[in-house]
Amino acid sequence: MIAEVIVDIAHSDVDKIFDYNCPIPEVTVGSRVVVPFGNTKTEGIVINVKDKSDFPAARLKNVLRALDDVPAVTLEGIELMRFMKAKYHIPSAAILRLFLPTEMRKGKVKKKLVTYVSLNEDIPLDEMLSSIRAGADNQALALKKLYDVKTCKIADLKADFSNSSVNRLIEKGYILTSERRENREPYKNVFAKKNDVDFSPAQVNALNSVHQTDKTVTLIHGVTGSGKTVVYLQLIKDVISDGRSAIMLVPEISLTPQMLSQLRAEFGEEVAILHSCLSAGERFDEWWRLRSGEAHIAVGARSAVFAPLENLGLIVIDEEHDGSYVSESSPRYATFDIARFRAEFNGCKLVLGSATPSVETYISATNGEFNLVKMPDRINKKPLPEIMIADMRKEVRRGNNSAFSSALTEELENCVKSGNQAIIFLNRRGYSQHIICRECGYVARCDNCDVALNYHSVGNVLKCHYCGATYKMLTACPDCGSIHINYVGTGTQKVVEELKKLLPSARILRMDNDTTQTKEGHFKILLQFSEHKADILVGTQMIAKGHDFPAVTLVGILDADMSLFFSDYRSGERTFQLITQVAGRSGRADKKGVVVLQTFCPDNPVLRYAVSYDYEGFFARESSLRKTTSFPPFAVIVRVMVESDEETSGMETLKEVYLKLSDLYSHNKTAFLFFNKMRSPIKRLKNKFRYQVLMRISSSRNDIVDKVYELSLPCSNSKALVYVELNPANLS
DNA sequence: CGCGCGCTCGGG
DNA sequence: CCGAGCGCGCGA
Repeated sequence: MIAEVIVDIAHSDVDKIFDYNCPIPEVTVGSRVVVPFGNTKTEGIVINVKDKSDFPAARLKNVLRALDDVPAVTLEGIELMRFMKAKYHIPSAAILRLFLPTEMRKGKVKKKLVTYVSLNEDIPLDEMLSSIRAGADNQALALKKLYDVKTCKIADLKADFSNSSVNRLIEKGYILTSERRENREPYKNVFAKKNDVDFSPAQVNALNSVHQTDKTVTLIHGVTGSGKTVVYLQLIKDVISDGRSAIMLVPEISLTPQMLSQLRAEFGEEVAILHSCLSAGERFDEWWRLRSGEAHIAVGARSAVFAPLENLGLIVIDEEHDGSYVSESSPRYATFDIARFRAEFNGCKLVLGSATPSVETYISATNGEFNLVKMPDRINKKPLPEIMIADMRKEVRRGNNSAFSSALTEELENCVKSGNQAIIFLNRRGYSQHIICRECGYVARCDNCDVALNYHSVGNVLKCHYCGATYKMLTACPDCGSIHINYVGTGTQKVVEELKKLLPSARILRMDNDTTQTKEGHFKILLQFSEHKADILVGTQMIAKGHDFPAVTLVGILDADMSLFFSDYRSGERTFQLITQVAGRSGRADKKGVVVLQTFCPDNPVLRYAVSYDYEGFFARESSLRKTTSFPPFAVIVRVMVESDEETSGMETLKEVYLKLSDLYSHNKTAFLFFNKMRSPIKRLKNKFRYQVLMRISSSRNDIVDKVYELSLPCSNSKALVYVELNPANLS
């Protein structure tokens, strides 16, 4: 038998199929094997078996051994690898690595063995007890305990009766040890909490719609609190009772114990968690529980879309719009693409859920490509919290230079006085460097692209990240003449200090990257807040999603504009999503909620739509904007990056790339909406020189995008790295 | 990716 | 003439 093997070396030079002679009959498609490679051994995955090789038989080497009893990669996985290779041009080995827990490679983690102890039954208990010398009470007690419980973990026995006593008994041969395999259980302490299931008409409608549609993808567009989770749970229940399996994806940060406890309550041991928070061993065990068919439901963030489940019946992507579903660094992939492939491969449904779907998704949902279900009302018919706009221009004119408007100050006082809680949200997405007039709200924009310009302190200029145009830094606002045109938002720490002065008696918690270095830091702060050990929580992005604080009646959004003018074609969408999401934290239980949104541009249409919760209105405007300006999904933004340690070799490689792409461009001018080479907006990042060729290509010309990959990637060399990004999240 | 081959350069 | 250094291509 001949095995086609992909060796576990993620490098384009060895990104090919190697034939090996395979004397091991157990080896099949998907098996992990060890093979001789060059003058070393390496791990690899068998992607095909056949009778005969085109390669000279004399030069074929043998597969040395198989690494697992069961093929680690499924047949579907192999097909998915081919799909991803064609779509993303990633080396096969890099794709296969996504399918396996990293711990599995080079045998880093083993199945966990736990040592158990039991009495030696060949010796009567009395004899053992009488032979123990007087005073060694622990030994006697340990024997009696073991006589009662028959067997227990050695660690427990040692904890109760001291290490040395137990060791002594083992030496004497009175107690025997044995090893058992055991699964590590993450989130063991998450208690099962069963919810009453009482479907609302909207939920019943959503369930029926998913079941009845002949389309693969369904978008559930439901406002926060409309009860989407209950729908997901029921859908999962349906496929499980049908003997199939399911994947439930949640955004990176919102994998809260809340969602887990609901799944655990419903499905118990059927659920496996795949998440970066888990220890290596836990992840390894959870992965095997899925692969072996012990568990049928995978829950996790982005990478859980690769869960090794067979016979998939459903994939759910909750909070579909969330940025964490797109991988930003190599290997770059979009979770949705993978999920859709798997759904089609398995003939099952893919359900997307969001209160604020991404524009791309909603276009597909309204043009008939996806099935669309709306859940427009909150489950308890409670109104969404009222959003008030605080015009910061007026505050500045009035001489208020603090971070808090008078409206927010007043609401904060009321809120704390009445014993409720408040959240202060700082909008810090990356750091936007736009120029805004603090008196009239004017924002500097590019003449060609209509996106906000970015301020660059080097050279004191304004730059457009989409076309590279450079403008002189303004000294005064061209609209109103004010000189207050540079605006930098305040940090969490400064906000906390101001708050303390404003409300000396309030208990304040801060949550940002500084205060949450550890993974539990997150939960600790959120737990403290939910137990009402503080009145006000101040934080950035990370407090925006997925947490339910019933006592919160006020949300303050400082600098709502910060994300509005981020140099990204999605900045409007991101801002709308953020505001909706943060506002949803207010008034979740029986108390009415209020939101105060502070901005220098109260007339901005995105903000206006957000305060009235008008997604449809926002969408109509945004999608027509994308169409007229040729931004995704009507075009694809392609950026070829060249990164190098040295300036000259970077330049040389850029020239080489540019030459090849120019040729492609000149022969296919109609497919290109924009084409230019330039220095990357941030010339040096992490000590690398960066250059780029930026393009916008008509979305119907995937063939051209493929050509860009094919022409650019081979330009990579030892001095300079070349990679391609599609619709990059930021252009710095 | 990691190795070895072979070419080249420099020192003696 | 020989040894060290690096670039290139191979690996089944």
